[in-house]
Amino acid sequence: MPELPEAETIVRTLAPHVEGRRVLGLRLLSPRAARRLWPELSGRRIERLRRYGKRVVFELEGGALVAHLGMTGSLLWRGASGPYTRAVLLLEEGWVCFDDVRQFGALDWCETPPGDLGPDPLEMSEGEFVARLQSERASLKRLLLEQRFVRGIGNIYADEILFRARIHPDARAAAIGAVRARRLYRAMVAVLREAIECGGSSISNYVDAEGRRGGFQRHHRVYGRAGAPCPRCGRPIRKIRIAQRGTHFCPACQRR
DNA sequence: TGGAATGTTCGGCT
DNA sequence: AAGCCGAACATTCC
Repeated sequence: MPELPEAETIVRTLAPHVEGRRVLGLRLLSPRAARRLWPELSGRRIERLRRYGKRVVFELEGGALVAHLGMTGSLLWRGASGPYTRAVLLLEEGWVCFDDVRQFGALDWCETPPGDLGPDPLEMSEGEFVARLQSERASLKRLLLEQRFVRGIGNIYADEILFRARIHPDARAAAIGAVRARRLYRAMVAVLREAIECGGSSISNYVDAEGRRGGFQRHHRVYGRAGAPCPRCGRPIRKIRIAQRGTHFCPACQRR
């Protein structure tokens, strides 16, 4: 569910409600929802809400509350408490529900903002991206999913990016050459920007902080379209498995 | 009913 | 010794 465009959309829709407000406390409704012991949050001001890769970061006075949304996590402004509400962040005015059906997500507390992942794909230059690719021998699909290589891309957008770049998902990173490496960079930026414009992709659970679904699933060219005609050449989209993830591509447009 | 699902992590193997 | 694979986590849906 939440890859970079979804996390970005959550931040944009939640930030106006929470930035500048003070925290009253955190109610944990599921023990799995918290990754460690917490300091007292009460009275701390939310200075800024931002995205770090796929994660949503509440920058508080004295530390950061990091939301890992896993596969099905959402952050809902003034959300109604339901069976999948795992935690509630209470503010002076209003609250944020952390809902997560599968419980692969969690909240984390960091004294210093997180900085352990690779560069953000929308902040990285084309030159930096091409240079980083050259030292990697893994497949491009695996590499795009690797958060220490670039932060924020998941299974949907990896497939959509590779289709747009017309590169086979199993191609080896270091072997694709400068022309295709630049095409891959431009496809990555274009797909992510368009997905943000559309408010992300809603496959099943994803909604923004106001509970609204995204629209980019209507623009998916390969993801979830196995057997359907390729929008570029009309031949059927194929689904294979790379790095233990379903991988959708057009065998005609994305040759080895 | 089995398998797959937007993700991450860990142990074991090569 | 890095890098890859499979399993595990929890739940729903087809």
